[in-house]
Amino acid sequence: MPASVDRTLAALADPTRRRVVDMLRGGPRRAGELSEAFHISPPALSRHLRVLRSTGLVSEQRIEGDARVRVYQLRRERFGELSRWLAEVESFWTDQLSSFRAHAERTRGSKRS
Amino acid sequence: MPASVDRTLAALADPTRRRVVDMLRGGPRRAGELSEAFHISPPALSRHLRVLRSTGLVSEQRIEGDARVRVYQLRRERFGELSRWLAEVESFWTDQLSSFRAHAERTRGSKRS
DNA sequence: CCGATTGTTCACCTGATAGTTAACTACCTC
DNA sequence: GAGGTAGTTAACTATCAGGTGAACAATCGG
Repeated sequence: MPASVDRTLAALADPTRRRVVDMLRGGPRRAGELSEAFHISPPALSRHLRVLRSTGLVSEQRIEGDARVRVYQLRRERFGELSRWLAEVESFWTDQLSSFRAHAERTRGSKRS
Repeated sequence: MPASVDRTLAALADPTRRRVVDMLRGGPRRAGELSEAFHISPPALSRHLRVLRSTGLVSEQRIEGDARVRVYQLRRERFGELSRWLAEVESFWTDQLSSFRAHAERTRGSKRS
């Protein structure tokens, strides 16, 4: 399991951050929009965004026209890595060898290998 | 986002539990085997297994021949649900409409909708 | 400039959680 | 049934993460 997947799962462990991700699925959002939508204080949200950014799940962008505003959007890479790890786990059921091993373990009683 | 995905991610947030999952990919294991492998006390591991079980990520089985032993193995459902949620998130990049929205948001400057 | 806006960093508090040892339950073995 | 084994529950501790309000930095607008 890649270390980045560990960090990704840790980042997604928090409900607020998951809601941020879900909301960003609708397109980029400003920091303020998010803290408003979740009834959470700006500092709290700012730290969540920091975590998401440092994990690579979102990216921050300044916009033209107002340098105060920061817009966040989803980044693809980490989700892809997590997907691949999940697919590996799920191969437990689809992979012939894994299935065989599992069945063997399941039926051979208490003997250790 | 289904509530069960929330609980799944929370369960996978802990590094020890992720290692348990990775280890169970090799087939069912006894509780003792796991606590030994991770150099963790049996009580600590027992609680992790409890969490994984209550979340539905693993199942417990008694074996024939020795009623003291409990064997744990991965269950499929929660991983599937998580997979589906992830696929939804990733549709952000593959879905035409999402891509369009994202691009529109990205290029329209500071205007709120 | 001066006040309002946007967002972050700081200092602090509180609640949750993972780890430990000790005690308990259930079971096997002799 | 006495002793050992497998595992869980209980009680406690300590660390950590998330929430808040206050102060700060940068920018916009009159």
